[in-house]
Amino acid sequence: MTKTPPSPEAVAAWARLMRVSRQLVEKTEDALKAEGLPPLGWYDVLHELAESGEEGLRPFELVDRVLLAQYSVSRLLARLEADGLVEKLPVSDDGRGQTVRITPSGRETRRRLWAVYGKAISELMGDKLSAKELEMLAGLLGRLRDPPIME
Amino acid sequence: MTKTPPSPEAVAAWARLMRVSRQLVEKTEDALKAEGLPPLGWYDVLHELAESGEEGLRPFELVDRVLLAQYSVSRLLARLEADGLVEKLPVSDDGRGQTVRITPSGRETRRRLWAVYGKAISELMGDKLSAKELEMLAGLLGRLRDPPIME
DNA sequence: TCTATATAAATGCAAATGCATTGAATGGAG
DNA sequence: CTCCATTCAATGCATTTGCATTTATATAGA
Repeated sequence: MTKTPPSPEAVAAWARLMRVSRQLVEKTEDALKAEGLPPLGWYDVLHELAESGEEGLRPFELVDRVLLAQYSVSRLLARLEADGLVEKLPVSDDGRGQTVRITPSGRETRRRLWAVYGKAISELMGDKLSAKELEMLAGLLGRLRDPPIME
Repeated sequence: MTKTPPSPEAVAAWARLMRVSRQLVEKTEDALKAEGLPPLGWYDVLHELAESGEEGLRPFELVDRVLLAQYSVSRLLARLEADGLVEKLPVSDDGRGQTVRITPSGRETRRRLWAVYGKAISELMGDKLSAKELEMLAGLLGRLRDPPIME
């Protein structure tokens, strides 16, 4: 248990991290909205589902991957389903569960989201730092992760 | 206008940044909740008001500083006022505006928030990286800021 | 001065979120 | 087999957010 107050360096890095991450998200969301596209959260889910292929994923697997609360995923999937971007299939060996699979329309939406999202990443990160610096940044952030990544 | 897709390094750094920043916020919010304290956003506002001293700040000045929407600040201030943590004073030379000042109770709440918040920063940032690394992290993040900081 | 435009702050309404709980099904202990 | 604790997913309700608009005042222009 840490008793001493945080070092000035820690506070400065924290403040930067908080401010920058919010700025980046906000700008990206703005870019998506400007194109009439759904929010960032939709991309994450569609991405995971696209990666998982035809088998799809169980909602609880999605919860682990996208770092959202169970009820958030439940409702997000309901919206995605209402929009025809995913479909829910009963799963044979577990009557409680379902498998969620991305639809062709979902893949198309993901593609369009990526066109904007990827561009935002290029402009907001890729263009600002060199490859070496980006790796260094990722490395430092990895050490803050839970669990930490020691490269 | 960037046409090419983002580099793998940029995507990796972006993903880390998004994930880590959300984890850190979530853990900090959890710690505050566990102590029965209000959310992080309250700290930011109370902090700015504490810094501004007895003169207080106009709501629109707060909007610039805390990176929130105008209506968010308006409502947050209403809650802070309802809790007696700030007070709103009419401002003589502009009938539209008001000046918001932190109350003694607000200073006390800020202090209690900081006890938990500062501890979180120590544990989640300060303890994970050296001072040199923290400075490097802040430096890299500064280049992503808008406007960028070139140290 | 009178009018138009701009700025400060609040608010109505719809949508999203957080929290706790529920319904449904499973799996293990006895 | 029966019962109970556990897991998967959805939902009711209160709070918060986002968006657009409103109210009120201030400032600039004709």
